[in-house]
Amino acid sequence: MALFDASRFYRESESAMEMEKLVSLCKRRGFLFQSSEIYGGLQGFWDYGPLGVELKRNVKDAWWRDMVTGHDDLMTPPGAPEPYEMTGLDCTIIMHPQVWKCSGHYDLFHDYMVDCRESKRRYRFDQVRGRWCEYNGRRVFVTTMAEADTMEEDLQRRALKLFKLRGKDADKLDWDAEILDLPQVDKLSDVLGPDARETGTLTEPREFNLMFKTIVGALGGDEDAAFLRPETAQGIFVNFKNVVDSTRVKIPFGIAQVGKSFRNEITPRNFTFRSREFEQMEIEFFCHPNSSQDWYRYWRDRRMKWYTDLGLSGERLILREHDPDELSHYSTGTADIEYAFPFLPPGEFGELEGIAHRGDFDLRSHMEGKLDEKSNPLVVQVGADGKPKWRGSGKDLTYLNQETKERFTPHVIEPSAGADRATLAFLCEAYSEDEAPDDKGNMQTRVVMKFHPRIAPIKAAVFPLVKKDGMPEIAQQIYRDLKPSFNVFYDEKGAVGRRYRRQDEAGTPYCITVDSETLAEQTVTIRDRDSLEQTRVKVDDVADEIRRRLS
RNA sequence: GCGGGUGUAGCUUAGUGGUAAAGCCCUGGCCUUCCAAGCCAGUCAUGUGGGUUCGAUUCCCAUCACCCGCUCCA
Repeated sequence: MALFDASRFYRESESAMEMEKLVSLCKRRGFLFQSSEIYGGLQGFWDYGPLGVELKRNVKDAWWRDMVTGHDDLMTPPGAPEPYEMTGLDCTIIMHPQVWKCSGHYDLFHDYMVDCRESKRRYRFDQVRGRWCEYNGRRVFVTTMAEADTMEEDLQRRALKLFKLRGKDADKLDWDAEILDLPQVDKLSDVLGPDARETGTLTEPREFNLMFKTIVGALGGDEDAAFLRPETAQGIFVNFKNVVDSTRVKIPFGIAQVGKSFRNEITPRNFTFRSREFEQMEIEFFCHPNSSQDWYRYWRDRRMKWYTDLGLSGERLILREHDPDELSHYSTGTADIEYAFPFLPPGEFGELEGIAHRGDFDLRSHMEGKLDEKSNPLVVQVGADGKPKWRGSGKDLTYLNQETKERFTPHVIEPSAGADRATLAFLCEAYSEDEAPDDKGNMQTRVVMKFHPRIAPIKAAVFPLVKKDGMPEIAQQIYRDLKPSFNVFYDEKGAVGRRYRRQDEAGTPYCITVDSETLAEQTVTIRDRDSLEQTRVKVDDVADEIRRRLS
């Protein structure tokens, strides 16, 4: 089954070809498979194969080690305002439904959509706005998706067209003053869709539930509905008090979590880039409001460096700071770390991680009730009855600085990374082809996955040059010596050149080969994946040498 | 969800209303002293479900998946 059939002009493009080859290699070598493939697959779900699981685990382990367990609580890292502590959590996928109401996901992820039968476009029900317009006894609700500054112009133009009038007849149109949202209109048959030429082309609004819904309890009905988490972050916010009370951490500190999240994406596409089940690596960093700007900048740069340190090139990786008008007003900064995936058109980038300054929005929402994102200063969002739309926990999630006796609601910096997206970026970055001579000296194309050694699924392969003269026995002993410390692989089948090539495709950085000199001098060769160079080291020093090169 | 395209072995491709072909890969063996060599043998496929037909991989319908363009993207 063709996993990636780049068609039309995209077939010409080098990057699409590269993507096609990468997808093929991922399946052939066992990095990634379609979920439930023998039943035809399931859209938006992917399985990691034997090599893929090692790769992804290495990515997650590197993140956890670099952000949490390896973090030095006592020092001030470069760029940081002061020392800080890091700790971790592992929360459940299913949480109290109120969590998602206060986080805003419930409202945001329960979109009602209308389709236009004529233009085949789809709109969010609550985002379509317009005005009633009357001409010649006919009353029509004209809608537009245009921005506020061009809205009037667009409405008038489209109304004139509908009524077959010229521009000079504009004053014959009788407009209602009020701008209404589509949900405020009773009859959709009177509505002129934003891209339609006739009225009545919009379908009734249909619910699109972007959170996976499930039932808690065997006999559960709708009142027992629960949701699979669409992000891991909320588990951290609702455990903020638990962590503070149980660990003696002091602000500033961060809580990290790695885990699965689920979003019922309308259009999963681009290999694993947009999956319905995916894994996140998130940090919620809690700090004093006064220093939050400095911490935001620190985390933005720190996270960018993490990717480059693991081998993503500066050319394909960008840090994109959001424009002020893209931000919620309570956020004083958001940056995306983006990668130029080969499946994207030239010049476009896909998000690997977002670093957001979230202010006190999340903690306050879980205390007081869901805040209104549009309010300034932030106030609890109220329903039609004047009561909070979604009640908060009522628990005190503020923080008391014991020394200064200052009590405040911490501000939050949120570096939120996609583990699958990072893994995919590392796969794309690693894929390369070069030329290497075969045993006859003819140049052959060599496919090699140039993973950073830290994330390479297999760290080293051990080969006897030939299957005789006691070489396999020596090689097996080296394999056994290394295996407790590293994921190493033993292979004695076929020509050694073929074994090297297989490891190149798996991205194994080093191959250790036992040859006749091993028998005489107790030395082996270590072959470098990228340079093809071989260096000779003593058998007893192999483990140290591999360890040195991997660190 | 809409429109278009594509589904034959792990991969790349043939082909047919009547036994589905090849190369590479893979597995085993022989041979091999450093980069996909050679020889022998072997495993493995018409996405799924219907319909038409004596017979469907081929024709028709539906469905699923992937790709492209819309749409969506907290």
